[in-house]
Amino acid sequence: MTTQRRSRKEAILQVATEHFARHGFHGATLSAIAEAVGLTEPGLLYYFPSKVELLQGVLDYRDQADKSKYMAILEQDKISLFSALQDLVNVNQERPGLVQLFTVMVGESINPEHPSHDFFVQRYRALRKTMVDFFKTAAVSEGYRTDVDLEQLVVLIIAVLDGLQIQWLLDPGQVEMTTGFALFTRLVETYLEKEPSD
Amino acid sequence: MTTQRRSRKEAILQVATEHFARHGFHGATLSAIAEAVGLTEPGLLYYFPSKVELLQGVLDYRDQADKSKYMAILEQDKISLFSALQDLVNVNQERPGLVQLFTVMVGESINPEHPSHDFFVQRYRALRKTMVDFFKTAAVSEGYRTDVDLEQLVVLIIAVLDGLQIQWLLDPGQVEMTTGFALFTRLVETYLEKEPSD
DNA sequence: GTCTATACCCTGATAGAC
DNA sequence: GTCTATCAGGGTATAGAC
Repeated sequence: MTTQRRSRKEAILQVATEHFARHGFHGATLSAIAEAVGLTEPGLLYYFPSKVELLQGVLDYRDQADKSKYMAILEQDKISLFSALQDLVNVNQERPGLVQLFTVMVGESINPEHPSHDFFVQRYRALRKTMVDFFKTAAVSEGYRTDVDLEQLVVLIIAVLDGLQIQWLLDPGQVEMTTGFALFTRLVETYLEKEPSD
Repeated sequence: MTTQRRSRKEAILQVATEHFARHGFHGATLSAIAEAVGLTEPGLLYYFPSKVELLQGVLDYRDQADKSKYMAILEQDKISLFSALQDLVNVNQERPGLVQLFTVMVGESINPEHPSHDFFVQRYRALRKTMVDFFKTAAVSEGYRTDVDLEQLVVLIIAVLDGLQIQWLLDPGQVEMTTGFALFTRLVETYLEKEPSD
């Protein structure tokens, strides 16, 4: 029964991920999630005592998967700065559900009173810090120009990832993430290879 | 009374803009909007017969303001490609309410069943087309390299704008839009000035 | 663990008086 | 034009049986 309980909770998290990704927090309903997982609503609330705690469960659960993927990329020893960037997009393209969860939820979360507002503020701060640290060492070891504001560059990279995801999710037939990001990578590369002039 | 009716409708649209921008479509409520505008809920529904039609009213109303701003920038005769880009951000920074409305709503609208899904799909398609046309002439007249996929460049520019808005709205104390976009502008400029080599 | 039953509130929307 | 009254429905959450 103990092993059963764990898989039940994970099944709930998986289904809830899809529902929050499609409808956002306010649009999703506990009854629909419960039904999709083969439970009644009070049955669902046995595992997560409230809707907010279910959302937090989903976010934490998915954040783990996301983080470990990012870390795996950034922590490779001999990876170049630009293959790391490209890997980032490839990873995202593999997991459209996860990407959509975060893209949909972050919009709603701009409201400071939203239950996941703080989660996303912290998430972005941590992500920027991780990436700045990575680029700091990579840029030096690869001999790029050193007069670049890495903090701004990282903000920009994340912006490109998020922005491409929006257009791609909204209109998958018209927008492709990898191509757009490849162009961006080239822009960055060209710029970083230039000698610090002015 | 006819003049009164028009200002009433505009007052409703203004208040509704704020509420949809803060809470999204599902999070906002008609009663809260009605109260904020000094009306009861049925009073509000006299002007907009349903919540969906109110949202469409808000979106159309705000889209006008937005479009005319963009057009004013793109249609200046002698403007350079890069001052046009920078103007885009400056305009956005002036109207945080409008920016937040579209940023919050586009997240929710990724769901194809969302009442404003089609609106945003069309909006982005039209925006990309407008910008591609603009860049086509500007790039030639300014003598930049011609081997660039303008469609991809435009996707990228919009992505940067959207992505910067997310980080800025989420954490205004930590992220500044203009600085990040200035860096992006430099990246693009450096790239476009390079001779078509490979 | 999972259910039935239910409380309770809030939602969008309509009917009809004024 | 704007209101009161009201409806049907759905939302989260709890109590308590099994």
